[in-house]
Amino acid sequence: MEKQYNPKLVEERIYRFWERKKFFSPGVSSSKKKYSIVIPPPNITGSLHMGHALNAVIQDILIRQKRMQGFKTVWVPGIDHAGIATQNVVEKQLKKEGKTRFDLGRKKFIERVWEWKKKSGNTILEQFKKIGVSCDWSRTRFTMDKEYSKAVVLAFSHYFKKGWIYRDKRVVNWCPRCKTSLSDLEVEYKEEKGKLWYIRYRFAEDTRKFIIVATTRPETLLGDAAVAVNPRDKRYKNLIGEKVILPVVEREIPIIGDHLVDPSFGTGAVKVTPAHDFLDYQIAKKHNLELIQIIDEDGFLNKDVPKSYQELNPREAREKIVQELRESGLLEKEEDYIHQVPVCYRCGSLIEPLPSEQWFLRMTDLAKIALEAIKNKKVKFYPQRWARISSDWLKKVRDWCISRQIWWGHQLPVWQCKNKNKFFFSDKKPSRCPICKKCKPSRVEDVFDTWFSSALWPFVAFGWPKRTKDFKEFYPTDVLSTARDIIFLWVIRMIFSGLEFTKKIPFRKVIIHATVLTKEGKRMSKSLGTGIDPLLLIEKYGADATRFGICWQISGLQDIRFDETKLLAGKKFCNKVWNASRFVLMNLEKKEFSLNKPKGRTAADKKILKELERVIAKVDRNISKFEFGKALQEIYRFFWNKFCDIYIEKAKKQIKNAKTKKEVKDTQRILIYVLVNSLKLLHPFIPFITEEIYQKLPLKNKKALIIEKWPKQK
RNA sequence: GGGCGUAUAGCUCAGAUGGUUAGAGCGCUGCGUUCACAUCGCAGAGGUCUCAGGUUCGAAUCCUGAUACGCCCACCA
Repeated sequence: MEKQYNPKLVEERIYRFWERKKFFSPGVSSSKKKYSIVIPPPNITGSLHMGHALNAVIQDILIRQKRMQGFKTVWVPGIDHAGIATQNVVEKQLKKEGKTRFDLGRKKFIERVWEWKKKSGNTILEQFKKIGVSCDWSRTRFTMDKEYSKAVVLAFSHYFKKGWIYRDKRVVNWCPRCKTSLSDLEVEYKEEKGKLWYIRYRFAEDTRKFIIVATTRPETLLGDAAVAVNPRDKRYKNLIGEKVILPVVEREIPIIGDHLVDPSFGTGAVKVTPAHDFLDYQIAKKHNLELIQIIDEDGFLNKDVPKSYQELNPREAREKIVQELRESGLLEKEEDYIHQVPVCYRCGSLIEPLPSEQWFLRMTDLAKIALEAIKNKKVKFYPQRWARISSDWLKKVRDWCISRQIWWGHQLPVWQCKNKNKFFFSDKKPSRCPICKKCKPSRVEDVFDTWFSSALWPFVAFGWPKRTKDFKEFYPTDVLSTARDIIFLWVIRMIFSGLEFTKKIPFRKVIIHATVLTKEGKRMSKSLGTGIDPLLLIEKYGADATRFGICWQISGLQDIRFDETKLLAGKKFCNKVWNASRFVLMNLEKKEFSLNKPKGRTAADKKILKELERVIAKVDRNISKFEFGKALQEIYRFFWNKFCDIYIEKAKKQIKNAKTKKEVKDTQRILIYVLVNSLKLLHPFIPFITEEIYQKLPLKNKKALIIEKWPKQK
């Protein structure tokens, strides 16, 4: 053995050894006890970041421990097609060639995405291997592969038949860059310094009088349908029913009363732009106001505004309109105002709320069953508080807009009769229209929200809708580990999808792990340049040390301010383990040892054996509570302080002063026994080095540490 | 506007059910290399546990309030 541990000489070889021997397959156990996990499928466009690394380590620790405990384990990996994200990547490539997706057309564009997928789609999975995850790669799934797509269609048809799918024209979040609608959860808010403009709307009857409204978006005034006040507002109550003149366009609009108006904001009177604001849309519906769309899907003002405003973007229109108001004396005042502007979570462009025909999934019943499962603890959250937060969200959830106007994804299996303008479901191209029996129906162009397919992941990953052997054996899964930012987007939707389609919860426990922040407490993000690439860390410290360092920092609910010195500690620890093993090896004669528990002759022997018992118990307890940092720290302390510092030093003397050969052998037996058991406890945390050492030890019936028996407490 | 989380050594964090000198890693200081490991060993310095009240024989730990930082949700235009 070398004097120093060198991960570069070990990791790749050991990983290949595990793969070759198929140790990641459930086949290594014939037990009836099952343990399964599905990986949160990373985006196909992604590359490994700290969040992935942390999550991978958590799941790998669990799977490895259960595997050693004799469970029939499987950890299913996969990748998500990530509709918008992927489409954006390929569109950017096209842009370099001076083309847009529309130049290629839908069919060619999708081919192009598949090409891209073929080339770089598996990068992230290869990166996962570098940290040593023991996924069963033979079961890798992709959310767009053939079988998966069938499952998506089936899921949709199920909802469709239940009457939970409907089409509606609503104001939706629209990204003019991606040219698609987004769900509420896909919108992010960015703080922006803006202005609050106070605008005079003159009365039709007496143009010397006016009512003042405050707005942050004066340009939308071109689409105003009313001015609204709170009917309980004494200042304005008696004005309800009056008519005012919309500035610039000189159109007459009514003053209406609605409780949704907050009298304490601005002047208490608001302009109502039904087509470009969610609240206004609601008000307009109640009052039967006209929907005047002034901004188009490409984000520019359309033909329904005065000529001089046509084809401006909203920002330009805003400046122009403020200028015009100022000149005509209709601008009362302007104030600085900091507000949250909505942006697309994929491309960062400003979201433009606008009316659009979209497909929705009714949430009423689905929310109910999910709520029930959480309430009855069929699904348990760790930390617990996420259960309540999830329930609160479900109680208020709105119907899910499941259609997107992009091309990359599962196209809706819905067709339109041209004659009767009706829609129907069909899983293949209909030869004849079932409605009018005449026309050639055309397929709806929209694709599903990516999360619609991800919501089916835990059971489709095992073969659903087919009742495969895997599905019967491994579903429901035991644990789902993920980040908190996709609880609503993904976790909850898996819960109700699982219940709806399989009548079972998809996982018994949900681990919401800490978020990895920079040392300064900032979010790690690629765009801010604050991320740390785990692959570089692996390069620098080795995979085990990286896992050690990450794991050491996981505890309780605390977010992690990433501390690289912990990886250094991990590297040192690996070296310590290496050298302690080297010492033990050097002191053994060339014979085979059994792993039966020795009795121990001296007080030191007995003490270390007892301490080992104790640490086994602690590690078991902490892993079962998902307290991975604590578990690791317990072994660390035992191994370094108790075993190396105290026992090995004692053992040197015991060997030196031994009176008989048996006494020497007794000490050797303790050394190797404690060492092997330590390696077992350490294996889920630092798998490579422990396997490498194990392979060097002279043991009877030796196979591989990864499938060795987990130490049992007495 | 509502909700949640965190505040302990220079840095990153542990400190169930309140109880003797508050711990770890990294860093720092001193000494030590034929004896597994200098990626090491031994010894050591370093904390009014954010602040203010309260409960208690006793509080880092429980209660109330304040402050700071961070996160989530929301139709304040």
